[in-house]
Amino acid sequence: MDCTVNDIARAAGVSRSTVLRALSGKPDISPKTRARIKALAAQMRYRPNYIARSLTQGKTNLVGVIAKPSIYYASHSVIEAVERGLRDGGYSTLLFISGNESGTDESVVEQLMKNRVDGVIAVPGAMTPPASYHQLVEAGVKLVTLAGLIDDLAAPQITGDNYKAGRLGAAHLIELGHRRIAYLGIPQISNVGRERARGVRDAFTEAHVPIDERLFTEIEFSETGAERCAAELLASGERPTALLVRHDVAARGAMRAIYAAGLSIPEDISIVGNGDVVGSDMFRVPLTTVRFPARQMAGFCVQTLLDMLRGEVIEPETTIFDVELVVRSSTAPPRTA
Amino acid sequence: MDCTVNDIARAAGVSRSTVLRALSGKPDISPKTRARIKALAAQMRYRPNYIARSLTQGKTNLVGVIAKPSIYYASHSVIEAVERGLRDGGYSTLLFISGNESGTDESVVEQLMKNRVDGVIAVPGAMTPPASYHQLVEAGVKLVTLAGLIDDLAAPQITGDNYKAGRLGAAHLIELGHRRIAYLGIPQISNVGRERARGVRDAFTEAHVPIDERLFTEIEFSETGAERCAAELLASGERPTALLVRHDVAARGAMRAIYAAGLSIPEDISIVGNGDVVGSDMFRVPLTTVRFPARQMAGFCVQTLLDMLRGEVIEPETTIFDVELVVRSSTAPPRTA
DNA sequence: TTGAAAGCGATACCAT
DNA sequence: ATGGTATCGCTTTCAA
Repeated sequence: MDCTVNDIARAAGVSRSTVLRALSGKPDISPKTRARIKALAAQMRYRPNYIARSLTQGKTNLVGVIAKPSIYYASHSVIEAVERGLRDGGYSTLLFISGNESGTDESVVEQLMKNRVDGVIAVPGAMTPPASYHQLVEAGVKLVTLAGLIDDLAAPQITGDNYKAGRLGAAHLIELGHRRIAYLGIPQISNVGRERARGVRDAFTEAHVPIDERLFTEIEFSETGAERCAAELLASGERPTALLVRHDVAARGAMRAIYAAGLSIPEDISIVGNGDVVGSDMFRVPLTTVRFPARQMAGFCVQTLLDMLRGEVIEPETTIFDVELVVRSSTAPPRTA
Repeated sequence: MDCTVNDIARAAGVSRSTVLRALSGKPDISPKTRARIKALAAQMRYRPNYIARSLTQGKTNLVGVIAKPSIYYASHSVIEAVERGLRDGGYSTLLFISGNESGTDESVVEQLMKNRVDGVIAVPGAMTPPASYHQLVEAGVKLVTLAGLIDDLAAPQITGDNYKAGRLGAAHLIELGHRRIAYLGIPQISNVGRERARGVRDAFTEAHVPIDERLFTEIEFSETGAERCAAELLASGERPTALLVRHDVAARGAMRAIYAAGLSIPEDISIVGNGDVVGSDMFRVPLTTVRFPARQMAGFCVQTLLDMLRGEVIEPETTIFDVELVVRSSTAPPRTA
């Protein structure tokens, strides 16, 4: 069905080598034959078989991208930026979306290695088992992580300042006068979750606000998960006056629970998100959130990987991007204050 | 760096063939040698090279997915569903995101063919040039389109009922008493754009509402594009009392323009979206929209492709999924009524 | 039950 | 300037 160099060689009455020279633009060939063969190749609709090429070159020009389901701040717009950057750099994107089901990351990494990808960009989640990623590095696959940190990984890692994010959100609420603040956070088995929580706790401690551990929860990463958790929190005896939510989209889920409970934002309850996702300024109530420079992070991540792929030796350092508080309408002083 | 069958054969003191038989679970091998070789392979961390395998089998187990930038209703959650379905079916996803820049689709298709993908799922946009897709089909690549129609394409196509979508939205506004309705639509060079517009016009005609062609616009597919267009419309002399927008996310952009103009929804102006994207119930004002069953469409699309890949002969028919109006708070009778 | 050899399509190197 | 040949890792077919 497809036409190969052999077909062209036969049709042109020359050897494979000659065809190759003509097509690859190498020297040592007469302009005449080159032109003739090029024309012939175009006419026969020749398309180099990248698979075969990969085999000889030991290089597939494939980069695996392991992303999270839609809700991450490193979600579609990030995938978009990554894909675009990789394509411009001459690579194709082999995409895998790995949720929270256990075993997915392992099998995805396995799949990537069997496909002999040259590099990998991974967005690790709170539940991501580190083992597979260490394995990738050991196998010599160039790896850069984005928006998540895997401990002791010998690879460049790009992330936002999660400590500051936690701190900023909490400090903002405290400053408004809130004392009963619920934290719907990232599980602390992950580095990101720990940093976030640490920032929150530090803000509380410095302001001498006691921490009610019952309000310090960890939620799964889904809009509905946040909705459920918020609903429980609201139904419980002493209702918090503010919610600090791990992510804007999760905050949207929490908003649903708040409205379902007949409460209003920010009059009855304040809410702070994380990520400053596209559209969170147009949420039911414009969301106060912490902005992570997602596109820049994605761009930097791709550039780093492309550099590594180009053979440059990049130190496996963690790059932390600064974050900033974006105050909108979902936060206000508590009723009592 | 990687271990091959040859390495194992050498280490085990047997031939390549034997190793292969052991690993591929074929008969004609003594249980003892099989066990021995399997253990050895595991120990040596053998991973079959899919690239090499593809070359011999003439089958890459790769499916190209051509998607649109983040805003489409066939966006991340759809990519997610598609990737998952393909993975479960034994295929890996080669992702390309093709925006409106001319030439992208062509080069993407070219890229896919060079990578010898077994199949393609394409989400065509209004600007997608049909030629490349016809070429794919001719080259024998299995193709299914999703959420968009390419004329005269010999491939199964999955789409929502765009005629009905246009009709439903327009009829709803007319019923509320609106007469000056602006249409921020999909360009009619595409089938989808034509169908949508036809539905809208039919609704107007049947209700004997005259159509003001100056309000019948075509917008590019972006949130900011919609914002700009809405801003112009609002600044013009006779302001429309309602907006019919091509997509929920574009509607969100339009909302920005409306608020920037100091107007309120739905008191000053009603707005209808399309897609019922996740979160449009939590927009600044919960959005009235037309729901497209995006996940089901994606699932059906993947199943169809997998069937074709399995060798089944599927008729190149267009499957149209039903849509429904979801009335929320962004629409109300006009002020004057 | 096991081994040997040809080939997939492209590349690199050596020979002419 | 052009042709020949080995090779990449695996699969398939045929021979022992």
